[in-house]
Amino acid sequence: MHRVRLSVADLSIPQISGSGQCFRLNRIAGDRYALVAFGRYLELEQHGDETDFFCTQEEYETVWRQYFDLENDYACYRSAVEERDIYLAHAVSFGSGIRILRQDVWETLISFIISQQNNIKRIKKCIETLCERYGEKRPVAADRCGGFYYTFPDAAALAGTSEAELRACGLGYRSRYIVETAKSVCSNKVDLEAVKKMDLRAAKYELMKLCGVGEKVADCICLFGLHHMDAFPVDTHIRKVMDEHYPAGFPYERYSGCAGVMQQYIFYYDLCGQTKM
DNA sequence: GCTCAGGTGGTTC
DNA sequence: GAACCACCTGAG
Repeated sequence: MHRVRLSVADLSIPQISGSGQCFRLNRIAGDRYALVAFGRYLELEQHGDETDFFCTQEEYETVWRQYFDLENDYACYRSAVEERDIYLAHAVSFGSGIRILRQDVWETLISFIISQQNNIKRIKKCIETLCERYGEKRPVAADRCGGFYYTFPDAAALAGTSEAELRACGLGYRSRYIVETAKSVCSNKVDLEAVKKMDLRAAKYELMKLCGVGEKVADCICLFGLHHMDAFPVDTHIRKVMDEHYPAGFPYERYSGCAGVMQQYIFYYDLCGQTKM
């Protein structure tokens, strides 16, 4: 079995998995994780600072290196943290293996519509069901564990469903948002290829034309699907931290170019860090 | 039973 | 504009 072994201190699959930016990266056993992205299936293992990618060198270089944003130097982002900001320093130290994934825009869009008023466990289950029913079934290479995986359904597949069908997937009131959004994307009423070329402000405004996409979801799509590193999604966790630790406002200007990375460190720390300050 | 989970859309003033 | 409130669903 092909394997690419990396020794990168600031890459941690468990942390990325726990940071909730990707709902299709899951622990399958012990240190072993499985991911489905861009129609491909990948298994990974984390042992301390070492990460094993179970794929060929070529696949790693053409697909996964970009996906995990390994060309970017995150130590640089972390060193930008102001020393006196004890809370952020702790958050960054706690989640130092987090990276902002370069995910597919369409998948990010639907995933974060589903995420509203929802918990991570159920979000994952909803997406899994959606993929099983409307995605494409593909075999996992025989030299790995075998079995099957499902790709994320494209816009046409979801535009062809109905609100009732999606409700049967357990999506609740979000079903209408998804059908309407799929139709808007399918008909190019909102052109995702064009959105990819826009700057943060324009992309966010364009995405908010879609049904079920408000400011928070639009920011998530900009950060996780368009890699606009200044996007700063404010949800209930971040709102709480802002009130507690940044009553005078978060210093966005200081973190220009990486505010979104700081958001992820804070989010993960608030969600998974034991020592709440 | 009730609240909560990574909000948004619609109505009302 | 800001302040409500309804909205699916399953876990604790």
